[in-house]
Amino acid sequence: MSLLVSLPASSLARRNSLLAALPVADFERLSAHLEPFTMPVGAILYEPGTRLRHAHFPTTAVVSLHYVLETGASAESAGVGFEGVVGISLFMGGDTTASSATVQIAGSGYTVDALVLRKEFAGSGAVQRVLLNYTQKLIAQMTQTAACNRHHSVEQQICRWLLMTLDRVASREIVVTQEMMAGVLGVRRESVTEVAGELQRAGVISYRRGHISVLHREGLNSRVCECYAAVRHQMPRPIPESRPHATESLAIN
Amino acid sequence: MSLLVSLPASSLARRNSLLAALPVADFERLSAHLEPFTMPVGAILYEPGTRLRHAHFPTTAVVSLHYVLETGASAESAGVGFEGVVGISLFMGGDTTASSATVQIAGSGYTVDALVLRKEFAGSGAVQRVLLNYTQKLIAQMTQTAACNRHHSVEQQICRWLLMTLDRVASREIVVTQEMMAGVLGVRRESVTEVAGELQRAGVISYRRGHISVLHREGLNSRVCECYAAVRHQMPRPIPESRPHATESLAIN
DNA sequence: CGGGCTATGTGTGATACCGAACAGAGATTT
DNA sequence: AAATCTCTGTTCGGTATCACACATAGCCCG
Repeated sequence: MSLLVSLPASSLARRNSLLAALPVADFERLSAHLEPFTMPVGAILYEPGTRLRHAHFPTTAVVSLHYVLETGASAESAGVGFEGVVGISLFMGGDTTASSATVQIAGSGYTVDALVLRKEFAGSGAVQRVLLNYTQKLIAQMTQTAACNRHHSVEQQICRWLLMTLDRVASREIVVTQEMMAGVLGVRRESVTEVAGELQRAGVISYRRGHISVLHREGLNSRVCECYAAVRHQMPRPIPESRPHATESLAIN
Repeated sequence: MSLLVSLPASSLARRNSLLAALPVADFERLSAHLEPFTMPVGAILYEPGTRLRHAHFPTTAVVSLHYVLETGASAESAGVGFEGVVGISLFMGGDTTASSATVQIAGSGYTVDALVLRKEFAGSGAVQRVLLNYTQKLIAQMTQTAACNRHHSVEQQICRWLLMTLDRVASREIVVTQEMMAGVLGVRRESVTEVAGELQRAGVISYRRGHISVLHREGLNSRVCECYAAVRHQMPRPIPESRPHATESLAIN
């Protein structure tokens, strides 16, 4: 960790797994075009119909890809954190999408211009391999989420979302309101309140306005559905927590 | 139509939209490796954990991509017909997937060896463009399906599935049992029976064991959710019906 | 420090969907 | 033609989730 600080700033970009997976030469070429960004909760990275001008490689931010229905209801198809990139349609072909991407957890990352990324994608086999490989994992995550939506309870889904988010934020506190969680999962806010209350009573989490702390990760593990483990297998090793607890390090499988 | 018959057999492969979208040179090169196949209902094109050895380009068959949960319950993430290809993970990177692909509607198509497809993908910009562009559409379809799963009624989903399948089979009769539909949509068979009964009473469809005939396409249109139209926009023009009806040709938006 | 905004808590029906069990009807085989 | 299998019809009760409505409480900001 202390090593990172002494390296050039752009090396922080390697906290994004995709950028980290690039061969040195490719990374160096690309890093000249990386712009650091920080995004507040709720920021919209893209909306349906708009033309994408940038791709975003999160490091600490977490972004939600979701589809908004005519009624205003929505459902997340996948989340993107340090393990991925937002804006795959840039290199996949279309330059617009039907879904939206909004910031779920405030944080930072790196932005790259659409044209630059397209060029890199076309010009380097390694860049292409890394990006396509990620896209494949994203698809798997979407499939899993769809099945989970259909068959699992709200409690299970909330546990899954908490665990997946934990793995992306390197902390045991998540800054999110119950209302936002409801929106992401496509359920009623009241359902979230109810489940959150139960989890708190059980000592698994504790929360206050807009903040959820996971006290007992194992408690989430025992309530979550299979979907978490399935998606987790394809993720890079989660960022270690800043202050690990004995119970939690055991909890990881 | 009559023209097609007089062309070399492999030209029938162009009934698959992706193959049809290839430049002549690429198609000719690839078509040397295309093997015709016919698949019965229920045939498994791939299962989780198995290594893919072929990609499948359907022409008249329809394949369902779905995820099977531990309980045996499943949910479709997308369907693939003449507009697509089964086995995208071949060129996307991993050579296995977590989901399954099974034949929903019996029919034919063309198979190509995994290695050949990978080589073509790497060697031709056009092949790559066509395949990635399709993958992008597939992702959009998955996202839509996830949202639909979450928010729309069983009736709406059944109507969506019928319409999407109609667009892929070039006929107004679909050979499928209610039990299969239930499996695909991840709902109970009884729910399908109930909806099917209502639709039949309303004169929209008529069915007998394992066969559903759509009598009034407009009836489906009026019951379906927005998700059908959204996915439809990204599809190539549906195969025209063999015997079009006045009401139906008007019904298409 | 008090006003106002936003997040959370709680209750009361309504209902869509589920789970299981079983009867009848249509196909297919012998 | 009988036996068998599979698909479809129907019932019952149970429950998770929804839709709406309103009370309370934490937080921010002037």
